[in-house]
Amino acid sequence: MVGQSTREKIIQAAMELFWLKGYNSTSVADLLSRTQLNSGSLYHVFPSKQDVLIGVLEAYRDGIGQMLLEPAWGQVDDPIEKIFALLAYYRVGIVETDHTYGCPIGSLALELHEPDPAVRELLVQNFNAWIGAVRGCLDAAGDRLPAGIDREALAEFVLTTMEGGVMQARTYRDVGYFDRGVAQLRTYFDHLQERARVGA
Amino acid sequence: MVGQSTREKIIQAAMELFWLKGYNSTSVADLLSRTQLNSGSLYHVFPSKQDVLIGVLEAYRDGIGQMLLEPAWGQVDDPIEKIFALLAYYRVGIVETDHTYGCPIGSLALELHEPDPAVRELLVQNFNAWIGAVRGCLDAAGDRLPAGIDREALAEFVLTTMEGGVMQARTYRDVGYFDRGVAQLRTYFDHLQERARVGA
DNA sequence: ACGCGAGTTGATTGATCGTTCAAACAACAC
DNA sequence: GTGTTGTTTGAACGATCAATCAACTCGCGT
Repeated sequence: MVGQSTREKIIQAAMELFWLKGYNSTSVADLLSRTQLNSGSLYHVFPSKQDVLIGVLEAYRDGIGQMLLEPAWGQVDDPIEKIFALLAYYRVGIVETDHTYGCPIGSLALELHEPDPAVRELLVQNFNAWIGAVRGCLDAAGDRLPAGIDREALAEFVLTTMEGGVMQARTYRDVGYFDRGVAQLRTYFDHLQERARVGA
Repeated sequence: MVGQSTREKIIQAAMELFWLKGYNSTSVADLLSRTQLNSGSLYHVFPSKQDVLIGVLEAYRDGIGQMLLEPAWGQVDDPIEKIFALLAYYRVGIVETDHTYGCPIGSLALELHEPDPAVRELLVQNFNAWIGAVRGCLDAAGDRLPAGIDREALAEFVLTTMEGGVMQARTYRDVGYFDRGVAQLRTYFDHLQERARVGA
């Protein structure tokens, strides 16, 4: 981690600060003091604050494997358990942040009310990557799920469960809200697998 | 609607602006120009901008019946259909706002990263009121749902489905994401009702 | 007519916002 | 040593932010 470029330093600081404080509440001055850089250096690399945001969203998109899936999945092999391992990984985030955790992408998606098209497109790409990863698990589950099922929609529903659970856990400062949501999803998955087994 | 008090004017404008632009991105100047008031009048009624937010959250909390439940439920009687009618009402919001709709409470819950205790408490009360309304429907559904089921958790899960669906529909600018989430929830409810019917 | 207090006016404050840019600096080529 | 190119410095800019307050208006009781 030696010889980190100016760009990398800023992206790294911005990922943390946008996550902790949000985009609007993070000032350029915050980024500068965190990175020990001067404003000129930042604006030499990024034309504007929004371009920092774009860099951050690209980093999340490109790093979903290394930053999220690999640590979440460890040595979990079963495709359906991978989905719940992913949710369990978010649970760790909630607990470790004293129940202030917010999904970095979800929070930005709700905070930015009139996002630039480039920003919105990157939010979409981030959601797509997440849904795609879950979708891959569902595909790998093969005939353990009912044949005619809409796997894409089910993957979206897993994202919904995560985002809704994170939002409530944070508002209530209580992981229980996340856990109970995941438990509902588990019941739903059990039902789907049972339906596939009896071939309904 | 004649003789509206200064306080009511501000709350009304703030409800709309916080919803459209978010709390941080709405300036006091925005509120003043919308209400045609001067800053002194606002600060005569509210000690600070945050107190306007508190007033807004109280208005949502106290108005959930008139503003949300009554219009959503119309003449729907069936308790389970009331739940889906509530979700259908949010769908109208999504479509009518050209897919930029965000739940006023959910958006604030994610935007405010270090909320004042009073603000957080009001977010909790708003979620409680919403969950409580759904919970009431589930209770009214009686033995159409499995006996041992955690109705509170199921009500929370309905909120999760709404918030997650709204977030995705807005990000993708596509109601389909909301619709498919609701469809998953419907499948889940069908399963629960079937389980209650056969008495599993 | 007069006084009183609730409510309003709007210019002004100091802080902070994102952004700029002339000047200085560093590394390499010739 | 001299020129060139890419990078960094940090004071400064205008805009905007939430908030203030002395002065003023106006309805009402007496």
